[in-house]
Amino acid sequence: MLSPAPTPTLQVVLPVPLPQWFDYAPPPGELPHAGVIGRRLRVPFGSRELVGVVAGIGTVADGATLRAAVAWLDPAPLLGGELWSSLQWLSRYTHAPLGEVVSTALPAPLRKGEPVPDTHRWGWQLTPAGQEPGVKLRAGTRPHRLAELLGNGSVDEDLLDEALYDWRSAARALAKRGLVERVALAHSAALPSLRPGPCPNAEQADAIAAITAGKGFGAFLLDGVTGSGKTEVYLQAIADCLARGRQALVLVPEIGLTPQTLARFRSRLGITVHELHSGLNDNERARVWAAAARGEAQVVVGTRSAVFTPLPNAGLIVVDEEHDGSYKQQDGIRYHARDFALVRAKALDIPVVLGSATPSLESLHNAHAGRYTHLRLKQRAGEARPPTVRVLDVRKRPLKDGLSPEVMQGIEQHLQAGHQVLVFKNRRGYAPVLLCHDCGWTAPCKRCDAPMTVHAGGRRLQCHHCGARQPAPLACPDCGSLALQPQGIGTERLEEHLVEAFADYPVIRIDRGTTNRRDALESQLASLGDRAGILVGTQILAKGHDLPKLTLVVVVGIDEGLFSADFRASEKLAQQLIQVAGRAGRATDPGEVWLQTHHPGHPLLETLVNGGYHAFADAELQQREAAGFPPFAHLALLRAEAQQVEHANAMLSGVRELIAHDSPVERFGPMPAPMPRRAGYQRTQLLLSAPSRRPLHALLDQIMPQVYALPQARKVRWSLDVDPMDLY
DNA sequence: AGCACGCCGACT
DNA sequence: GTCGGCGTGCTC
Repeated sequence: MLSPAPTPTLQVVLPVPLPQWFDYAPPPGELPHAGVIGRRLRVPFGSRELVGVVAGIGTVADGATLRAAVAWLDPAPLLGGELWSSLQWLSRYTHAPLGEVVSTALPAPLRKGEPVPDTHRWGWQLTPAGQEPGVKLRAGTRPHRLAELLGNGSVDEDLLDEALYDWRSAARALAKRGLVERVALAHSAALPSLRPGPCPNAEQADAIAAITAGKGFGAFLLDGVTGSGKTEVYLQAIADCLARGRQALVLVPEIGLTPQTLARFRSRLGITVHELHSGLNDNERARVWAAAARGEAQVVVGTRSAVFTPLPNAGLIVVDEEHDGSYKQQDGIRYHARDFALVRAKALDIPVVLGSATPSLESLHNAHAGRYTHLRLKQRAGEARPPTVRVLDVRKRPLKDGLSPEVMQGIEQHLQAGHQVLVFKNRRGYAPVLLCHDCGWTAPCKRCDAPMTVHAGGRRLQCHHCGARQPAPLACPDCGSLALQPQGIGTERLEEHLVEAFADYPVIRIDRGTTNRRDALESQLASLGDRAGILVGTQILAKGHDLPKLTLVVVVGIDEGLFSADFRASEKLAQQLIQVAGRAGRATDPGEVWLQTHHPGHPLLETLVNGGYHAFADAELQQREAAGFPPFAHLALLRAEAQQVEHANAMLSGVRELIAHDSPVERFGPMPAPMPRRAGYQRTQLLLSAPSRRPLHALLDQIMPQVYALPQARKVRWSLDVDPMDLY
């Protein structure tokens, strides 16, 4: 018998939560060859059509049953080289299907099958009519200045942004008169016109030398106190990278990408700095992606997802504020951008710099173990000196809306001296609970196991977990009493109190409630300017902007954070305290930090205040080791949620049964999540823990295919989180 | 994840 | 008599 000739097939990964590829016959009229790997194509999938990526070539004995791909979308591979292999690594590490990893890595238009966009830049130039000597524009007006700027030929829009405020309306007006026009500019490999920065101090110089001296891969933990000039180190390392003709990628936390920082990068590096952040629309993101893929974008600065930027000519990766929680994606593919940056740098054989004033315990541990080169910057650059810290014991002190008389006095003194004060409280809203003074009832969220937060001065209730809103009840639903009182302190309540107490000074509240739009923070801070005044807010205030007039930081009510069950709570609290303290006294005026607490003797506070962040970190690392928590253990958390708990538990029990009884991986659960009900869903979890990565991943490799196939999985929403940040 | 197929309640 | 509820099964 003749067996049928083997048919070549395309192994295609698709954006579906299935841990496999799908085999297709090539589109009509083409035979597959190795050059198709990484190309996108459109394929039939059930009754619909999807965009997939070829991950391999295979053969199948009987070609009759294969469906054929519809058409190629790329003439050449969209994904290849280091990015492609790193994405495959990420898929293996997170145990997420490659198709889903690819789809989170690609900008939306490319994911949907759009062609790779053009990346030429736009500029403006004078039309022949505009060059006529007779053209009269009133001197000093914006149109006149614009025409002047364009006098020597076309100018890039980015440069116009920097040179002339609101040039666009001027350009529109002139275009209407036929004097100027928009033109596509050819890409020129613009040589950076580096502008020299301040002379680095000895510590900075050593750090720069270490980063730029190395050949190939090297991981550097740039561990520098606030104001020690980490950015200057980044800039010089990037400048060195550009001088070698290579690309640099800079990752920043979600709220860390300030126009101030960007302007500093642009002016120092003298080239276009491409930014990637949540404020960009899909097409703009795709353009930056394409510009990087073509090697045109020389510096890309972006938040978490920028870690997927293709870098065909990479020279350096910087992860600023590497401890920041926003680098970990909390839904979908749960990747950690900092960790993935490390993997990419290794694969690209380039240096990676992790910078922070408060490094994560993981990174410190890696530095201690010699896996990272530890670069310390212990001195504040320039004239700035470290703030003095004072712990205020408020036990038995009369508090008014959470503020002690001493604090009020202190605020007044700093205001009278013409300075600014920051009041930090990590709780937005008016008060965290609404309490019935007669029977003890507290307003709960109907869909979550959490109290509702009081907002709008006590008139509204809001759930910070599911977003539910309702008017506050007038009487207690349980006992009918009218004695309902907001209990506890939030930023709104502090604001109200401070506005009343310091009526002559501006009080500006900044938290996620007031600062949703991009640049809102910017304009709010601008409205304060250099005037004496008060900023009230949550941790959104802890970083970014330089506030030279700020001399007093008051931290109110950190006590909740001292006793949290989450194993990372202490670390987060210590980082927050240090970060917010770093806001004080960045210029010549000395800064003060006051911590108002009912637990002045708490070991965390004592260690932090007396020994600083590193003393805290050493102590905390010892505790983590004793308790068997990361970085001394490696965790994976399976979460399941369903309308009925039984379904969630059945799923996780099913997973647990897949694990051999003598497995070296410890399992805890299924057990209820710390918040067992959220947005109407019952949530349970199964925690896996092992002293090293290898057995944990070996186990996951073995069970995950079966987990996907578990019949109980159908009734629940489930996810796997490798290296979870919180056990929530 | 979608989407179709498939068997049971209130409606033109 | 049908429109449509969402249970379960499948996608090369």
